[in-house]
Amino acid sequence: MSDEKTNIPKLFLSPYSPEDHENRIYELWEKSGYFNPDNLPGERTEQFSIVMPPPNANGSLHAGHALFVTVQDIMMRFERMRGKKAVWFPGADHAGFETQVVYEKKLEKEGRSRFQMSREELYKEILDFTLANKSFMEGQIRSLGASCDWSRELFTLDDKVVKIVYDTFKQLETDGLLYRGARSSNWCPKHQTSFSNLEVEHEERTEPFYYFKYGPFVIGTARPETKFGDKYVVMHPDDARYAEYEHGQKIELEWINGPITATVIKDEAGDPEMGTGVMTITPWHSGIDFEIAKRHNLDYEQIIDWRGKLLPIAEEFAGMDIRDARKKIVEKLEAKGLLDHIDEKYNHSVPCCYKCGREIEPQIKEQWFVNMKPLAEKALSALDAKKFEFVTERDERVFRHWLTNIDDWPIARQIAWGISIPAKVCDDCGHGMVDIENNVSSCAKCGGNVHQDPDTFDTWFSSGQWPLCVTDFGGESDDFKNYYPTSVMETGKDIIFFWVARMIMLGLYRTQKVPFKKIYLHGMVRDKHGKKMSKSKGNVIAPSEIQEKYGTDALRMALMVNNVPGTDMNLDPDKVNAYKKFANKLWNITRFVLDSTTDHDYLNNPEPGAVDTILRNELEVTTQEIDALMDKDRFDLAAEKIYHFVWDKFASDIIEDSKIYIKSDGGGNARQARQKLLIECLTTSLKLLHPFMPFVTETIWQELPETMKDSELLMVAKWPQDK
RNA sequence: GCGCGAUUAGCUCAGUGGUAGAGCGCUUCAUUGACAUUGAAGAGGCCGGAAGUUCAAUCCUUCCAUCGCGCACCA
Repeated sequence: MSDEKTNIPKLFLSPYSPEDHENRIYELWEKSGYFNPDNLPGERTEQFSIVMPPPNANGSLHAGHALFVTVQDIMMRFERMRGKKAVWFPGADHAGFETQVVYEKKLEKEGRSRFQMSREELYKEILDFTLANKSFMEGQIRSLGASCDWSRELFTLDDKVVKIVYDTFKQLETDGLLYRGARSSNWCPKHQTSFSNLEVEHEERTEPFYYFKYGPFVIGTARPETKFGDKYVVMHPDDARYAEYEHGQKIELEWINGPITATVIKDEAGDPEMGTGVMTITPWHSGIDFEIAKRHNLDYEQIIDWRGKLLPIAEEFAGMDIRDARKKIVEKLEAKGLLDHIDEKYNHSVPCCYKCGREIEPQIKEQWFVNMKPLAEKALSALDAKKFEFVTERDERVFRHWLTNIDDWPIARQIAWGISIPAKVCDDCGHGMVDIENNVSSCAKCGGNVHQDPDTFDTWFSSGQWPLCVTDFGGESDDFKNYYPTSVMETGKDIIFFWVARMIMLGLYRTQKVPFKKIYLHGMVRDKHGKKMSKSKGNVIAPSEIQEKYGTDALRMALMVNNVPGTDMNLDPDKVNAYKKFANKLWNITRFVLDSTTDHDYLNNPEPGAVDTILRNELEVTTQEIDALMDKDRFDLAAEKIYHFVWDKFASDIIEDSKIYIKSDGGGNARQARQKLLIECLTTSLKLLHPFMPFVTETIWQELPETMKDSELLMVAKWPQDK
């Protein structure tokens, strides 16, 4: 036998070392052209398409990226081997606000600030930064083994994207679904931009709740610093305690900075159960107050400026940061004898910026809004009609709930980095006009001068049209016709509203078709104790480091096994190590099989013995079970099953049982039959494993003799079930 | 406030209407044997609590407890 070892490729004589093979194998795949469905071999009638969630081009890949690349690549490789015309559209996201924040932090470190730069300078610098990150990230996606079609790659600022986004913007206006209006918006005093409700996080807090004497009433508030302009006192029309007061009644009273005239407003929004049942309102700085003011056509005035400082209406407090002002205002009211009492244990939730945690200051702002109700209703009908489905069914209810209670969408952000809004705004009356051609020179309403809208689109507004963009909707290629709607949308469940819901609504709106048939949502990747990864905790696991240490295949397996669709998963380096060992196991199995078949006797078409037949049946049963699990998107269970088959059945039983046959010098049918079985087990295992562990399986495949293979590349070999 | 999920081995988690599974960890033994990135054997669980349905419940139903998450304009 030692002589025959010379026939085994030398690389099998030492343990599998991923770093020696991964790059060259990826190049081999890429050079083959098979990432592009147009080049795939054989007759392929059925299409399979996935749109890759374009990673934010502002840093390196994190574990979540590694997970989605793995899941989607498994789907792609499985379907490609199954004979489908499979395409995976890669991309990169400029990620508007997110990237601008990353860049601002970089500026801060350099002692600079975006508020000292011109808009153009800032944009240019962020563009350079983003493009550099983009190519770096693409390298990382490659290193994870992603079999996506790079020839179809798209960036969210490409002309093609901007055109589609502008067309949608225009069409929304034409259809009356777009409007510009003064509404209460979620304003972050630090980031100087407004947000949609989704970008606001609510933080539970226990804070003092103050009761003040307001003329004959006692009013309650958690935010005394907003109260300077309060001149309306609101109560429920049916509240018997205040029946003596009439709607519209004027009352003279002493307030923070002197006597004022207050007006009684009876409105259903006054909750008799809450506090004293009486409140004063600050329409400029509260959404609910703004609604009341609108209903009764009341005045409203700004109290707090855009940076969170009190305006001159606050008189002696003017210019003070509201975070410092509250206590002082309460002191003054107390000194004036207007403080009734304080409830120190008031529990409420405070809206905060999802990025910096600073309290959101509601501000009235002229904004572009999309009227979402009509779009949401269509999405819900499509779901009712089963035009698309969720793999993780429990997310369907969450999805329905959000769409049923959807708010209008403010799509403008006050930042430089993004697709600029093609619109003019009147200097005089604030009227906004969509102006794609850039030829509006005066206000259509009042004839006044106009200026370019300085805002950019919410990045999700363009991302929401991503499936249209990558499939070249309205373009010259056949991709839209061939691949839209796409087969699966696979992404994180944390962006079900931000992205998935918007893609469905905007895709339906533009094309009358939901952009994907099936939605597979994965959970978050956490550290080994189930804790959220964060820089401050120092528990961040960088995929690239794991890849270096254990190999990409091991990382992919660790991310898949036990990862139930839709639930969070923990990533433990020890678990990755287990699959590194597994890759090596496969390596040594191959060494044994090649060592046992160097004489090529198996080519004589031997008659299988009774045991051979039993073992082959087990292989076939396993193959069918795995195929069924893959078909049901249970890649976690499929991965576990093939792992156990290879280790516990193939290596532990079949190989052990085969040694006696292989060693028998007599040769003969029994030995040849067993050789054939070993080869079958090996090639089938490689195929079944390939979607999960593409590198090691392809590396091995490349070393197998031609007589064992049905294809040059394992990547396009026939899936075993397809025999 | 509304909704969702979880509770199974020391740790992190799968799974099933009929003597409980994985990875890691632990114990003991083995080593010129495809593989020490190994092999064999083993310890370790009244499958959160209570009630119900059933011949049978870790699994289905209800309630409770604890933890986690999502949504939400309550002054």
